[in-house]
Amino acid sequence: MIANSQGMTIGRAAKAAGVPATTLRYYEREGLLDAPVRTTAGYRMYDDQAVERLRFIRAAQAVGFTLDDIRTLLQLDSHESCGDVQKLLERRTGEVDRKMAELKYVRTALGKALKQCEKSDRDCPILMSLSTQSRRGRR
Amino acid sequence: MIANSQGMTIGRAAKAAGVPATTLRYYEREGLLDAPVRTTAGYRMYDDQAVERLRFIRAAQAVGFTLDDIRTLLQLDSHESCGDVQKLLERRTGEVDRKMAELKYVRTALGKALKQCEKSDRDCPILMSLSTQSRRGRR
DNA sequence: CTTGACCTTATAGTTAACTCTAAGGTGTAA
DNA sequence: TTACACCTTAGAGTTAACTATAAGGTCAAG
Repeated sequence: MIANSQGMTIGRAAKAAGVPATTLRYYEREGLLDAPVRTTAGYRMYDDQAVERLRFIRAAQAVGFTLDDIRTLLQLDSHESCGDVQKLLERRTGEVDRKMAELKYVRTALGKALKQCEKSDRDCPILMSLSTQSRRGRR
Repeated sequence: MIANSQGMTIGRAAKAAGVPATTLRYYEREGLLDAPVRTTAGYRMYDDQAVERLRFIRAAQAVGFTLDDIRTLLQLDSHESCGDVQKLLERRTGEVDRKMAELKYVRTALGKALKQCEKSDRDCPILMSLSTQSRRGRR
């Protein structure tokens, strides 16, 4: 091999980012992760930057971005089409704000239900409070 | 028909909740929505409560609950297994809190990137700021 | 009394994001 | 030098949550 002065194998990188190794290969195929350097034996070797990117992908994903969105973001070149990036981000920022509101609502509903449940000790009111409260949101 | 003193057809209920009508049938099949009363012609007739429930399903879903989770919640009987409901909700509340933190992080990252982008006018720094920032979160 | 927008069913197809399988090569520790 | 945990590929399979298709019945308007 090339000596581990140049990064980690797929398994270690995967562990560092908290995802399965198979997902790294999948992301590479899908154009979300650059093809990394290889050892002479053909092993992929990742650096810390790749792990950062992986973490960003997962965070963005956890928040409702599709891999397709993320690919678009990451593929855009910095010095061209800044306007496109801006437009995408503006749209997405709005979505994130809406999602945040949803989240607050559900969080509150769950918290309330839980508190009532703790005192009542029987005749759990959770189902009732869940099916009674509503909202305007959608996706 | 039975006169609309007893609710709305699937199309109206769907519009009221902001989902396709096909989704109501799907949710019924999947046990998320009770089978509604039918007109003599066989049309499903929904009341406001059904629309409320639909909205709750969508809000919960937008926030990361699977239909399977939601079904479990909604199927549990109020006066039995309050403990089970509590456990599920406690787990989920934790998840919602974590998700909220992710959301704040991504929101901030996007907001910052956007602001820089607005002033710089060329050499858009969004890609850089996105791929540089990282976090501990996962799902 | 027909048009057109609704409703019904059963069943098949789609999409995103993995996840697994088979068949094999690599590297290090005992 | 032989286990054993790792790595490789191509390609097939899975899961959730819809979404579409076909073939037909219903109802208010004109």
